[in-house]
Amino acid sequence: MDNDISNFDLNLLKAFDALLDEQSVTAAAKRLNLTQPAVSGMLSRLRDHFDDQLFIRNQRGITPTKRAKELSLPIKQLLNDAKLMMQPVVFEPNQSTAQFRIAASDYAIKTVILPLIQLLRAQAPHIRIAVLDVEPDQIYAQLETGALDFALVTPEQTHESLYSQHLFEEHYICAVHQQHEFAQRHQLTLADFCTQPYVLVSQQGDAFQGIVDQLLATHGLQREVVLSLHSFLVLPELLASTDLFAIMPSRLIPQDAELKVLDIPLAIPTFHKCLVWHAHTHHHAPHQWLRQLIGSIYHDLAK
DNA sequence: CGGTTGTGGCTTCCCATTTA
DNA sequence: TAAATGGGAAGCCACAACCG
Repeated sequence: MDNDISNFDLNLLKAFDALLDEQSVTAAAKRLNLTQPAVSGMLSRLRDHFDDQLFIRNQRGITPTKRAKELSLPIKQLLNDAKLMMQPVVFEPNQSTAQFRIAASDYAIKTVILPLIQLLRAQAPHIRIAVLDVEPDQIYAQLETGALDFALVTPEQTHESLYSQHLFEEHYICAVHQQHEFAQRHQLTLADFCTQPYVLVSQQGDAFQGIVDQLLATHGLQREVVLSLHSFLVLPELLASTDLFAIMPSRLIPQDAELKVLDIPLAIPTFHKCLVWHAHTHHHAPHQWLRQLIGSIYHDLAK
């Protein structure tokens, strides 16, 4: 008996199973879509491997030996398991207890994770989401090692070998408390904007200049930034309770906020948000389902 | 050095025939 | 009547030789 599975043709197990069921080499061959000699040859190899006659020839076909009867159950089980393994994985969101790790900025938490959680509570209440900080230099390694499942980033932060799905394009607006004297005006000049105190959100947290200041400089202008934050979290509340202005992504303005949105007389570039993931999760059913769900948040809104 | 091609050995198949 | 066997064909794979 050869114990080395690397030298064993697993197709022989299918032949064994057919021989056992049909108790005839000819009938087994018909079932396997092979010729009788081919199945006879397979039986010969099975006999060599198991060091047993397995099937004894009789008047009307073949009779399994004691050893063949012992092997029948484990081989049937093995073939059944293999059959199940080959079937496409059916993912049932409402039963799933899957866990996903997503890297997201506080902006992405507000714009993507928040609506995502609302959908998950209705469709997949047992799925768990862990939101982690975005570390742009580490994203590829984190996705490759499985430390992250997804990252919500801008196209500039992704890696060419990662899969990417575009979610939406975002533009900047200027926001101020709705009782501010400027909030009543219809038209504001660039000079008007430069006379106001600003709060700026910067990833560094201690920067008082950003893309807006660079654009103002090209017009020979500058503004006064009196507060620099590293997070958008308290920005709406801050604007509603002070005289500060902020230039911020449009999706961060709450519906019920006491804020006035003003047009900016300055061409600030828009930015894009996308979902990225690694190839090793690309065909994984739960990942596919969650990607489709995240994609639907903005795809459905665009309809 | 890497890619392509030719060759030989091995395995598995089928057809024809023999054997139980 | 059905299984086993012999001979030949086809396909696959490893390896060596060749080429750019």
